[in-house]
This record gives sequence, structure tokens and C-alpha cells, in this order.
Amino acid sequence: MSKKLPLDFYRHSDVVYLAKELIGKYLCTSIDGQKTSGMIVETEAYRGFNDAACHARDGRKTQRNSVMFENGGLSYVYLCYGIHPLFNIVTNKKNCADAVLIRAIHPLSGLPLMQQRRKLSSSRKIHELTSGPGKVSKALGIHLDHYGLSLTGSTIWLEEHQNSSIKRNIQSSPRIGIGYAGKDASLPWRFFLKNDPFVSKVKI
DNA sequence: GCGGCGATCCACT
DNA sequence: GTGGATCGCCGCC
Repeated sequence: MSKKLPLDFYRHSDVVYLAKELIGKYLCTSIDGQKTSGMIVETEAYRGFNDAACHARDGRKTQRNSVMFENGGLSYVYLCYGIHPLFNIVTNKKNCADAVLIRAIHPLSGLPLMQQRRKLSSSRKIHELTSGPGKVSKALGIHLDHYGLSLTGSTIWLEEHQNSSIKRNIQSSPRIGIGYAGKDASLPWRFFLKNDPFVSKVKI
């Protein structure tokens, strides 16, 4: 039994709660007529106000991040290090500028296509297929053209499935790669599924 | 207008 | 374990 997550889900006012709630949901894409999907196993919350790590910190609006200021339920894709498109989910209400970064998924369907997109065929390294935000986008076929799409549409969407054991196996930690954010760098706003092999390996 | 740097990944040593 | 790729944003001149 599965169902597509409704807009209401994304418009909850607490992005940290949502980042945790997104663990265990299914992220699905249908791109170029081909379906791929995986269970979300790692996320990070970014808050538009009072969060130095957020692109929209203090409500700062630019051409790149403008979609963050819309109502929740849209995709925010941006280019990181000039190379990697990273997929985020806009949450909360208009002008709150909150978002959740999807850092890792556990692949479920369309595995051969994901391997092809990632140019990774060795089954020995299968845990590297989607264990990082840039890898997730590449495996699912998400790129900059998918900026601003509704997540209740038929290109990128999320589904809820029965998963009774997920909740008690969620752990938190500080977010990755945001050392510049001062005291906000230590906020425990990264969430991940304990012992899942697809959770990203953190460089220290 | 310019230069430094980033919510990363991979090839190479 | 290290450094290069490569583009948009922002601070400063």
C-alpha cells in the first residue's frame, strides 16, 4: 500500500521535524519515460531564518534560491561546486525559505538505469550508488532543469509506505560540509537511518 | 569587475 | 589521503 504525499505534508512549519519525517519515505522519478526510486535514508534541514548554513539565511533571496521562498512542495535543485546538482525539497509556507536536502537513498526500483547513469556497474561498490547528495541526483536523473517542479506531479514525487520499524532507528548529527556556519554548524539537523549501507560516509 | 570559496565527487598517488 | 573540476554568489575594490 503506497500513496503520494500531499502538499499539506510539505507545508508543516517545522523543517527539522520534516527532515526527520522524510526518512523512510520513497523518492521516485519518471524521467525520459523511465522510473527509478529509492527510500530516503539521509536528510538535512536548512532554515531560511536564524540558520547561517542556509542559502536563504536572513531571508536573502537570489536568482538561484528564489524557489525557496514559495510555498512548500516544490523542488529546489542547485549546482554545488560548479558540477553537482543537489536536490532539495522546499517546505513550510511562502517566504519562510525552509528546505530539506536529500543526502542519500536506498535504491528500490530501476537499479540498472541508476547504475548506467552513475557509470558504476561493480556490484561490489553498490553501496556507493546513491550514498551522497550529488550521487542521488545523478542516479535518479535529476538535474537543473527540474528546478521548481511540484512534488505532487508526475516527474519527481514522494510516496509513503508502511514502515513500522523506521522511526526508532533514526539518528541525528551535525550537518555535513558547513563549517563556515559558526555556531549553527553544530545544530543536529542531519538525520539518517542507523546501519543503512547507503548513508553517506562522512569525511572528518 | 574580480577573486575566493562552496550543502561534492572521483581519479590518482 | 589529496587535489582538481567548474559555476554562481557575494564581499570588496
